Order: sequence, then C-alpha cells, then structure tokens
Amino acid sequence: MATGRNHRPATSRSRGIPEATVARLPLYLRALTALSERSVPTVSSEELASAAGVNSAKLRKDFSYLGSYGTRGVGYDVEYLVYQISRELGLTQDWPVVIVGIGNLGAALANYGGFASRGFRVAALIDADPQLAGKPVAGIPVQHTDELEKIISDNGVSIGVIATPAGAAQQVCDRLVAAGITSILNFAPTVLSVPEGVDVRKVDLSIELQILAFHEQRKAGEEPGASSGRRPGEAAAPDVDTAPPAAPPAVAVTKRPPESGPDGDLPAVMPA
Amino acid sequence: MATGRNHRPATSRSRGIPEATVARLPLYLRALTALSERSVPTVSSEELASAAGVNSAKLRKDFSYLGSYGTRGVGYDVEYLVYQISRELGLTQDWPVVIVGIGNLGAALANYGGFASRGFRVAALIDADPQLAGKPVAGIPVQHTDELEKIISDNGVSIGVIATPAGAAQQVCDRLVAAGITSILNFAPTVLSVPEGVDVRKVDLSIELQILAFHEQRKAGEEPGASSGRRPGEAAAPDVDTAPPAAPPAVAVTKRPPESGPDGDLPAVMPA
DNA sequence: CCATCTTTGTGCACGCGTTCACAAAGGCAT
DNA sequence: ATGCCTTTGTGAACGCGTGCACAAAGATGG
Repeated sequence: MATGRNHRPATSRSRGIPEATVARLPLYLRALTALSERSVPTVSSEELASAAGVNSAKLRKDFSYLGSYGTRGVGYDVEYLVYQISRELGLTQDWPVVIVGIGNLGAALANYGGFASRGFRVAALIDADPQLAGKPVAGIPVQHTDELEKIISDNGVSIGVIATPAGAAQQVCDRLVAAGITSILNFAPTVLSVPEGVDVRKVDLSIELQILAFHEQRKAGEEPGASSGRRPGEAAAPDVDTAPPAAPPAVAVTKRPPESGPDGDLPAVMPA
Repeated sequence: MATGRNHRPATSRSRGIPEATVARLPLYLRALTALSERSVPTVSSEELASAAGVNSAKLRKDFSYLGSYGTRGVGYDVEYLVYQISRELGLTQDWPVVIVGIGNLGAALANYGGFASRGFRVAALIDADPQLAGKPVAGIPVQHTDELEKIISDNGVSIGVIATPAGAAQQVCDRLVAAGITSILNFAPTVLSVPEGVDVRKVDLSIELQILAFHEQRKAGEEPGASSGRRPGEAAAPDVDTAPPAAPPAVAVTKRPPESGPDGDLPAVMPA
C-alpha cells in the first residue's frame, strides 16, 4: 500500500519488524497514551488488545518484535511501552512536514491537531495560487510554490503531504522528491511514480467509498436469501446485469467456472 | 484494515473475489476511465497494470475473478471493462451518503468532488453545533444531529462518514448503526466498535504519518555506514539517539513529559 | 521456600496474496 | 488453411500474516 510504483521488496522487514506490525504500532500507542493519561500503571495484552481493537495474540507477537517489554503474570508497563513504541516509530524526534495544496482539504489538514501532537510539525504551507501567498491558514502563512525547494532545504523537511488536485500531484511530487523529500503522504487521487527509496502512502476517499459500496451491494443482495430485496429505497439491479453499454468483444461467452460458491449466489449470466 | 472490531472471517470472499482484489478494482477503474476519456479502445494487461501501478500478473488474476473479459492477443476492451468493474463495485446504483461532523475536515469532504463522481451523493450534512444548522456548506444546508435518524431513514442512506472529534465518534457511530447504516468511513482517530454486519473503514492521518516516520527514521539510520550490524531476533538495542527515559525492562518509572495535550489527534475533549 | 495462579512469549499450522512461468487462445499475415 | 506472434488466463510455489495453544517466567500467598 505504500508503493508509489510497484517494485520494492515490500517485505520491508526493516530490522525484523513486519510491515503489518509497524502499521499497528500507532494504534497501540494511542491506546497506551490514553491509559497513561488515566495514570494506569500496567496493562495486560488482553486489555490493551481490546482497546486497540486487535487480537491479543497478535499484539503479543507484535511486541515480541520490539523485544520483551512485558512482565509475565503482570502485563506491560504503560509508560515504558509508550516510550519504546514512540522511539521505535521515530516519534522522539521532530518531523517537520510541508503541506502542498492549500484548498479545502489542505486547510483542513493544516488545522488538524493530529499533526503537532506527536512530533510532527507543520513547517510550511505551499500553494500555487499567488492569491493565497501570505495569507495565514491555521496561523501559518501560505507560501508560493516557487519557494518549495528553498523551504524544504532550509527546514530540513523530509515528509511532504500532497493535497493538490490530481492533475498537479505528479508534478508536485517530482519537485518534492528532487528537493529531498523521501516520504510522501498523498491525498490526490492519482498513482504517483517515485524513485526507489521514496515512500508513498496514499489516502484515497473515493477508493474507500467504492470498497464500502462493494460490500454494501453484496449485503443487500444476499440478505434476503436468494431473491432481491434491498433496504436502501432505490431500485437498481443487484448483480444480474443489465445491458452493457458497449458490446463485448464478441468473445464474451466463455465458460464460467461452475465452482461458484456453495451459496449459489448469483447466476453468472454473461452478456451475450 | 476494515474491521471495526477484530472478528469477522475477514475472508470476506464475497463471491470468490478476494478482499485484496476488491481494494484494487477502484484503481483499475480510475485508470480505465482515463483511457476511456481518451477514446482508447483496448488495453493490454501490461499497459493497464502500469497505469494503475501494479504488477500485470496480479491485474490479470484480479480480472480473472470477475470472469474472462479479455481477448487473447489483443487485451481488454476499455468500455466494457469500465462497465463490468463499475457494476461489480456497485457503482451503477446511487449511494446516498451522510457526513457527520462538519468541521474543517467535514467541510472539505463535502466539497470534495470525488463523491459525486461515481454514484456517491451527499444526501445530508450533520453536525451537533446548533450554530451551524441551516448554514449551507458546499451548497447543502447543515442539519442538526437531532435529525440524524430521520435523515437516514427518509433517504435510505446506508453509508455514513464520520468526521467528528474522536470523543464523539463512537456515540455518533452507535446512532448511525441504530438508524440503519451498515457501512462507515471513519476519519476520527478512534477504534470504533460495531455489531457484526457493519463494515468500518478508517482513514487516519496520524497513523499514516507515524508509519512514514518509522521508515524515514530507518532510512536516516541506515544510510551512513550503518555501523550497527545487529540482526533481527537479537535483543534490540536502543537505536540511535537519546537514552531511555528511565529504567530498563524491569520496572519503569518514567515521568510524563509536560507537553502533550489530550490524546492530541483532534482538537476535541475526550470524555473521561 | 514451595505451591499456585496469572500472563507473557512463541512454535506451529493454516490460509491469503503475490509472483512466476507457461499452455491455450485468438489475431494476422502469407 | 497454416504458421507465427501476441496476450490472456491460471496452475503451482512461495512468503507473509494470523491465530491457536502451550510451556516458561514471574508474581503472590502461605
């Protein structure tokens, strides 16, 4: 999920810590921070797992990659674990971040408190619109794209957030990378190409919704048992397709693997 | 991933389509739509894969789950494939969506064009602040939380977007679910608990940044000589910088840093 | 000091997802 | 038709991630 291109070992077992584990550490950290604020001294893997919404065995295995920080019969020391995870994630140091594209989303991100809370500091806001230049957003004056390279260089920024329209994303990305950025969080609905060594993570609202729609459609089409029967008012054919817009390459009527689920869900009717 | 809780087979082999494949379909669809607009009649798996940023073998296997829509020696018919994927994802029907929490982020989402583009329609904006009630955001008047149940019921909404502060998220979630919502896109930095049958996908800016920071730190710590030749499995000695705050794995007596607001994350007050 | 109880840490097995590599299928030129 | 070339569709191998189940480790009480 973090690849801009497709390569990279993906294994990314940086030092032995699986990527899946890394992705969960922030979750644990959040739960632990909450416990810390309530002055809870220790937690068991069961409790913490529950708070983080994961399996306790998984949590223990995750922590085992960090080392053995628990005490058998007791659990984990909250404060200590907060520190260890923070350190592992690199949150004990300061991470200046630039946000490029100060539209609705960019502005919202700039105002987002989640940045500053954990070592992330918004070093600059950048936008291509000269009109915005100088105007403060979230207390930080917006700077023009022309300054991009200088800003990154001067502040030693290594993490960039792209919140521009899709059309400008790749271009901005290239400039960020050329300027020294090695980690990018991309909100633009585009696939970014980056050289090896640069990490890209994408946040795509549209994709998330489409995935939800898929499951939603499936739920609506299965609940009744066999026939259609949808809750959300509207009609719309479930799966049994309507007529496709364009004629298939005339080769469409291939044999369908009859191994379709035992639930005999949908008659695989192919457009003739 | 997409689970609010931890259970659920996760297999989710809806009809044989792996979850990982479903997550990529929107990517393919986007690439195909772009080709369609350029009136490109057909594409090979290689070309399309490149455009979507994935491996071509993976793409072919993904499509094989949908059926055989390609022509050997030629490739895939763009228009036809756009239709098939759209139908599979359930985008041929209308999906009314409600956004709860019209702060900076909620407003940005409301203005986001990505919604309407693919069958998703913002049916209503909901916020707990009476001040906002009636005021239009993105051309849609904000309604008060009191109306939540009625709005969902009247519009047959099945997908909800939570953009509230973390403290309010679970409560809002519960009400949404009780009102009939079965798919939730959660932007609040919290783990949501939902009954079985309800899908939750989360988008967490803070987590993404922390993951990036992890890799960033690793890059910074390895590039130079990388004197530390420790191998995985071994007791992980503290990385680069600073020494641990307090005691070793025995019993920590760490002190809390004076800073650090609430859980950070969102400018909101957490319920005790 | 010993017995018991709690909770961690992990070996192991299983299943999903990815990738390779190739046979089959179709187009196209001759 | 025949043969060659392109590209799909997929069988099989492999690796990662997950979860079970249990032995080891340590706390606690007598």
